[in-house]
Amino acid sequence: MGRQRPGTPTLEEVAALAGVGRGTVSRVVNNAAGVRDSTRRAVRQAITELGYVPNLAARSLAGHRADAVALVMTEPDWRLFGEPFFTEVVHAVGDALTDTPVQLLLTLVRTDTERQRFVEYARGGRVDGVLLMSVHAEDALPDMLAKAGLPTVMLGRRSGDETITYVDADNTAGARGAVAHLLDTGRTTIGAVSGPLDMYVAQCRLRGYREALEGAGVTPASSLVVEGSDFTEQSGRRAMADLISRRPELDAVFAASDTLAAGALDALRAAGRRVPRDVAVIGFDDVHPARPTDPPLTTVRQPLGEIGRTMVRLLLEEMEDSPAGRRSVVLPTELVVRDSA
Amino acid sequence: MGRQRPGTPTLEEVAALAGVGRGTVSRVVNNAAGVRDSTRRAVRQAITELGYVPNLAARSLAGHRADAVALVMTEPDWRLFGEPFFTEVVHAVGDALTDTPVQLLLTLVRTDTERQRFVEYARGGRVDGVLLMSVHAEDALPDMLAKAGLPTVMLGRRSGDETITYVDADNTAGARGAVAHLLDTGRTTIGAVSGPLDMYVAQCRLRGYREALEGAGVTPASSLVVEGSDFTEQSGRRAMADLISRRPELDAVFAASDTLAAGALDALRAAGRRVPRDVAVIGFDDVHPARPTDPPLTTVRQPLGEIGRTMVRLLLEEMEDSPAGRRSVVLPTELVVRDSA
DNA sequence: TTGAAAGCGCTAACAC
DNA sequence: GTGTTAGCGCTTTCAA
Repeated sequence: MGRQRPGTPTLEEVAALAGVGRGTVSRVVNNAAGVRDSTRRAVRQAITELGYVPNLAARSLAGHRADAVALVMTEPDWRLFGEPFFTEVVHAVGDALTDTPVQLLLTLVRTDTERQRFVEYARGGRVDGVLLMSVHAEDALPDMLAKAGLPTVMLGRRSGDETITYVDADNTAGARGAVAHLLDTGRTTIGAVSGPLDMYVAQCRLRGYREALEGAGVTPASSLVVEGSDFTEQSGRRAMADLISRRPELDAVFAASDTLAAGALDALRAAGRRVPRDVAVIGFDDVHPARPTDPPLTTVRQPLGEIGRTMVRLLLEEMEDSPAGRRSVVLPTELVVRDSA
Repeated sequence: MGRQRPGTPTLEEVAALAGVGRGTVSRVVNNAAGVRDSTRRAVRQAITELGYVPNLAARSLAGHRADAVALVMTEPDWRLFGEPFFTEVVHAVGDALTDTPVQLLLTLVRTDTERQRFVEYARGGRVDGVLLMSVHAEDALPDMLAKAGLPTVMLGRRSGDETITYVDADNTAGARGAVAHLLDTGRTTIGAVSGPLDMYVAQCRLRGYREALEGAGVTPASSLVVEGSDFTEQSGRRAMADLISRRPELDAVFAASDTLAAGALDALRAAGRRVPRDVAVIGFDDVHPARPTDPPLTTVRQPLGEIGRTMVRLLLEEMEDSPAGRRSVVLPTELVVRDSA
């Protein structure tokens, strides 16, 4: 068992050495106002002399806060942990917390054992709030935390009527803009490689595709839409192969993720199509910065940095406020034109 | 501020409901022996009924331990955080901790502010021990932790007489084996693309190179060794270009990292050499699984999983034991032959 | 086997 | 301004 070495100086000892009361030392340590400057100096001196460091367990117990928040990655496939998507968010969250006294704790939750342990950790008061990344629709963790009354902010939504505070990209508008761009550049027969429609993000992106077509007076043909079974490149290849055989005349494709787009690209080439000349491809840029593709694709980019910062802002608000109304945020995406599609 | 919602049940309330004393509830919660089965059941019942979760701050304060360890990434270049090298270690550490009641906390330390905050967090008793990844020689963190008496285990060494417990790969032997392999396969003029020699890992790898040559009765020529200014591909390209111009007759190269090897490969090709036919290349496999190179290179692989598990073992030992003698570990590497070099 | 009680080191409310 | 004091909720003797 580790913990503070025995012999670690306490507030009391500092007070004794400085010749003041414990309350005063506490005020100095916490930079509270109402302490004479000379006293403050004397206390600081004693602190330095003794090498005093506050016992955080005692502080938590008495102060009812942990000064820490957890950023949880609930991902059975831990390899995704290394994706630029997540590192970018982690970075932004770290930055947003840098000027606060709040310690950021990253946590991996892969199994039910780990889920249980983390919930006890959080409910036990070791963190004041929780940020959730990569939440799957069927994950029990978000509701466990909500039920425990812990301030929680999610990256993305699980459904249209998400009950937990979230920060999401405007997937619908992003997809709509992408398809509108394709229409603007003269493409007429635009296919869609959708993600699995049991995921809300896939629903939104497909909706955006449809809305853009309808906005242009085109009725979206179901023969132009293929649903991938997941977001992998392989799904993209299969879906695209399917799409070409069904509608060989298509001249553009909207893919619901960068991985699906990469797969679609493979399939198009295998079918002898040139991209973007014969067929233009636009995909979402989920793991910004995007994996290099050749040719570079026009993408819909999520503002990951801002997403991370916003998550922190909402979390801090929830931590301070009384249970005010949830105010989730949906951030705009950006169309990054990289080809002459 | 968050923390346990007001109204969270306490040990005392559980005791009252179960009609027992607080001590008994504590014993049940901690699975301590010496409680009659019927009592235990009654207490469990009350715990469930109330939804009781122990307050971890109180437990820490009274029990002098946190039941948590930190895995710290001290890396100003946070992008490295996503490298397979680190995700592999994180994964192994997580696995090794899964059967313990210890919560793993990943922490990013990028700036001095964050360094200070983390030290206060750790010294404040929020973790029982610390695992350090990616330590730079001049980083103050390891010594700060050691001075505070916190059980600490490092991945790698900062120098030959490392004072902190560490787990390292046997870089010298790995390099020696790699070069011996080149000699065995008939190569005679073997160059070395070294890493920056102010880093201990680079020293070890170069020493292994020299030892292998000496073992074969060859005196290592200094004209065959080039020191990269860092471990980047660009350094590899420069160093290799230098090497070719100096010793155009070389037929093999030992690179001190996979990135240097990738750069060396570029330079060799640029010079019109075929790899591995004209020139065989062996590099260390630092970011296993290695980035795909074409052609696949023979590499020296570090046992990252075992490194992570060993770090946890040593840390748990240091946490339990009295300050017994440090017993660091150096693990063997594996030569992975992928070409016919 | 179990209950009672003494802290763990701090914050915050209240006196002076 | 500053000292004093009452807990925060738990673990851990020590008796019973």
